[in-house]
Amino acid sequence: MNRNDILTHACELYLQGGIEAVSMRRLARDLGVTAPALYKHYGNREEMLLDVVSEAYRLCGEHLTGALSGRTPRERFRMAGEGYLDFALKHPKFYEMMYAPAHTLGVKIFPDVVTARMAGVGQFFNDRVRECIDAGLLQPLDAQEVSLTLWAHAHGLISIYLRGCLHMDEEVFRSVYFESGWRVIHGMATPQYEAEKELEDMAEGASG
Amino acid sequence: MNRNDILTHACELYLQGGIEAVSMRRLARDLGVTAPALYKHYGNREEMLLDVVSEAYRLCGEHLTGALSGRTPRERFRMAGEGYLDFALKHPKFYEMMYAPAHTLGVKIFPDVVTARMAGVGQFFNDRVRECIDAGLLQPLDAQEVSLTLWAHAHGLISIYLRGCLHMDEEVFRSVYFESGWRVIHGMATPQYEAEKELEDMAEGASG
DNA sequence: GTCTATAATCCGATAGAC
DNA sequence: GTCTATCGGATTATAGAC
Repeated sequence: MNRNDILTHACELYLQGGIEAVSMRRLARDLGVTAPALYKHYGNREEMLLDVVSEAYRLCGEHLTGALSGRTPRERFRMAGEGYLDFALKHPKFYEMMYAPAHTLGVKIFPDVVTARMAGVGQFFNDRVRECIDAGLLQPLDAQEVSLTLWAHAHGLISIYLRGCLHMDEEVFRSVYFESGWRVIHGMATPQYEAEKELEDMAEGASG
Repeated sequence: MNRNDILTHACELYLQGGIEAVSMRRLARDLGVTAPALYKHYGNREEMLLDVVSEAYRLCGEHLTGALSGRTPRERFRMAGEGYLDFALKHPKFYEMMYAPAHTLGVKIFPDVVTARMAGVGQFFNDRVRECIDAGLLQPLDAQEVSLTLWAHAHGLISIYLRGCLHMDEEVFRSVYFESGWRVIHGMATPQYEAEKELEDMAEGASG
C-alpha cells in the first residue's frame, strides 16, 4: 500500500459522503490495514485532505488545458468556458471542493499550494480573454476585469445549478449556460465577434 | 430557556466556528443547562440547524426587501443588487450558509422550506428585472433568463471574493462589484438606461 | 423542563513490539 | 511498514427520576 492507494480511496470516500466521511479509521478499514499504518504515509488527516483537494484542481486543470488545442483565440475562448462546464458537470463534488471554505478542510487559512492552484484557474481565463482582446474579438477593456466578470458568471451559474435551484436536466442547463454567457459577453464583444458567432450559429442550426 | 435562546446561541456558535462547531453538548454547556434539556425544544440537531439556515435566509430577505423602498424600477433594481452585496459583506458566514450543500447540514436533500426560501431570492430578482423591462430600461428579453444571468454573476463574484481569491479590501470590492455588474448589464440595457446611468455617474462624480 | 446516568459510536493520534 | 493496545476526546440521543 502506498500514498497513491490511500489518496485514490480517500477521493472515493469523499465522493460518496463528503469530507466528513473521509476519516483515517474508515480509510484504513477499507484498505485492509489498521489506522496507524496510514500515518507512515501521511503525517495527519489535514495533509491527506489537501491531497484530495489537489486532485480536484488537477482534474479541473486537465479540462481547462484541453482548450489550448483550439486553433484560434475565439475557439480557445469558447473551449475554456465549455471545459470548465464539463468539469463541473462530470465532477460536481470536486467542483464543490475547489470552492469549499477553509474551515471545511479543517484549516484556518488555505495553504499556499491551494491558493496558487486557484489563482492558476483565474490566470487561465485571464489569458483567454487577453487573446481575444488582442485579436479584436472583445472590446479593448482591461483583460483582468473582463475575465473576472466572465469567471464570476460561470461559477455563479454552475453553483446555482449544482445547488439544485434550477429545475432542468443537464442538457437544458448546458444551453442555459451558453445563452446566459452570451448575454454577458454581448456588451463586451466587437462587431467581428458578433459576425463570427452568427456564422457559427447558422452552421450549427443547419447541422443540428 | 426557550427555543429562541437556543437559536440565538446556535447562530453565535456557527459564526465563530462553522456548522461543525454547533453541537448540542456545547450549546447546552454555554447556556448553563445539560444536553438532554435541549431535546425538549428541538427534536434533534438537524432540526436546530435548519432554524439557523432559516435565520440566514431571513437576514438576506431583510436586506433585499429594503430595496422596495426605491421609488422607481431603476432605483429598486440597483438597490436590490446593493442590498444583496450588503448582506454578503455584513454576514459572510450566513451568506455562505445559504449556498451550503445539503450534506453540510446533515441532510441528503434540502427540506422544502429551504428550497422555497432560495426560490424566493430568485423570484425577487426576477421581479426587479421584469419591472425594468416593462419600464423600457432593459431590452425586452425573457425576464427570468436575464435575472438568472444577473443573479449568477452577483453570486459568483461574491463567492470568489469571500473565498479570498481577490486581493482587495471591501471598499475596492464594492466598486469592482458594480463595475463588473455594469459590464454584464451593458449588453442588455436600453439607450434609456444608459442615459439615466450617465446622468447618475455625473452627479456622483460631482458630489464624490 | 430539567436533571443524572449511560448507551453506543465515532474520531485523531501515539507508544512500542515485530 | 504494519501490527496491537491504548489514550483521550468528541458526538447524538435516550431512559427514567424529580
